[in-house]
Amino acid sequence: MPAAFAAAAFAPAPPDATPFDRRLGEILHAAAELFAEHGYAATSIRDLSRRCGASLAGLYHYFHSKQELLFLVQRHAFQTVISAARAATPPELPPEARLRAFVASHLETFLAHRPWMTVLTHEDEVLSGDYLRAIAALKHDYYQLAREIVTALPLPPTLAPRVAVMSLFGMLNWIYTWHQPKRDPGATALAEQICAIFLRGAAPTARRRRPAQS
Amino acid sequence: MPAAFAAAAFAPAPPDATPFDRRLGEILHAAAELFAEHGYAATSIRDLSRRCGASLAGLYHYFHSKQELLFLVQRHAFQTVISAARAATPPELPPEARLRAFVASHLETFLAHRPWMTVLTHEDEVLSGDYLRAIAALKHDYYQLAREIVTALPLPPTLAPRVAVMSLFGMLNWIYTWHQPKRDPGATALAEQICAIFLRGAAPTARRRRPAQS
DNA sequence: GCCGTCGGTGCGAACGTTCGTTCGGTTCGA
DNA sequence: TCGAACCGAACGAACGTTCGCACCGACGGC
Repeated sequence: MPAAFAAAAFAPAPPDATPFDRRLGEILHAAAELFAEHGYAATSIRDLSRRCGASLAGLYHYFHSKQELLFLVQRHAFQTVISAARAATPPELPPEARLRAFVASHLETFLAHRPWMTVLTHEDEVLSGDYLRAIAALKHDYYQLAREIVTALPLPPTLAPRVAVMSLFGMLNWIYTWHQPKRDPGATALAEQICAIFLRGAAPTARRRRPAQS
Repeated sequence: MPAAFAAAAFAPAPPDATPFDRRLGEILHAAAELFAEHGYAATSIRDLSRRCGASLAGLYHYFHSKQELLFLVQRHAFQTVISAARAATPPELPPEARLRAFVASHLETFLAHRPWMTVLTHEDEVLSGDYLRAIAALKHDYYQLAREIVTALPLPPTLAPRVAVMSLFGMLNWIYTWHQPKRDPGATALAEQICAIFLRGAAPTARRRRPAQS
């Protein structure tokens, strides 16, 4: 019976992985790349079999269906993001430092595992049933962490916390559509600039000008 | 020979439209809804024929191919966004007011024509060839307008203008993934909050603290 | 030490369905 | 009577998935 538990997938693969898990990791990696390039619906299992040098039927020893394949990719991606974020943002950090750590962690993960994170961001809500519920729960976890961090900041009373969190996620999750490694800043510099915008704004009130009547 | 020039599509349809253009508008409207709901690749022409009560073959009197259908939807959507933004942001406005007008225009258009704008945002880069080039040119126009407006602001020297513009677009373009009309603020209030974040930040330096030495 | 078989792995070929698109023809107002 | 609008039926291709079988290293009985 095929896998319900994915193990390795990123980079070098742990040495204690079984051959099955190692091969599954390769397949998920190729699937993440294809889904990121052409989208889930426009990628066929035949494309995947070509990309990983396996036969069509052979692939089905590693997953039950195309939907499960997407689920495994998204679950692994979410688990990576969430565990990195949790490790980077201990609750005892001061609010602003915690926000900066969260943003830095998010960006490092996203830029380091771009195809996976593109699938996570772009193929939202295409799963259904239990798969959808499981991914939605992970998404909720991540959102709750961000909300906890953002609401610890001294938000202006006119700013709805939900709008603040979603705007932050907007800046972060939009990056996969425009970031070019050779042209744009790396994760660290990008995190600083985005935190600067989110915390202080892109045009902080001018040095000594009057409050500029409204 | 079918249309290369779409005319009406939104709301009530201009009274001077030909029956052809009026019907094409209905079809594009239905297509925008379906593409927004299930994605371009997962929507079939048969779905569309069901939704607009036409036969499969009959639809092809209004477009040449599924790709052209997506192109017509995206072009119309982009033209709507761009012309609204241009009208709302005359160059003689002061920089901050111009930015506020741009954001307000963007949000009003996006929330008023949500399925169209979802297709614009989500189905990026799925076209190819001349269709892709034409849409990319419109996107470039819109980006240039935003960049012109943002760079007129007194940006901190450590903030790359490209990052600032893309972060603004991130906040704006992410909204289609989370905004619920019954729960979240409308276009005007949302525009104010997002401008507040983008201009002054979500945690502006406290009221009377010293300028916080650097 | 050898043999038999057994499960994990993999494949070629095919299943039935759905896809985008086209063909040939009908209807009908101008 | 002509052309725009429309449709039923079909085309070939591609889809996700399954069937039946081959290969092969592991392992227990003799």
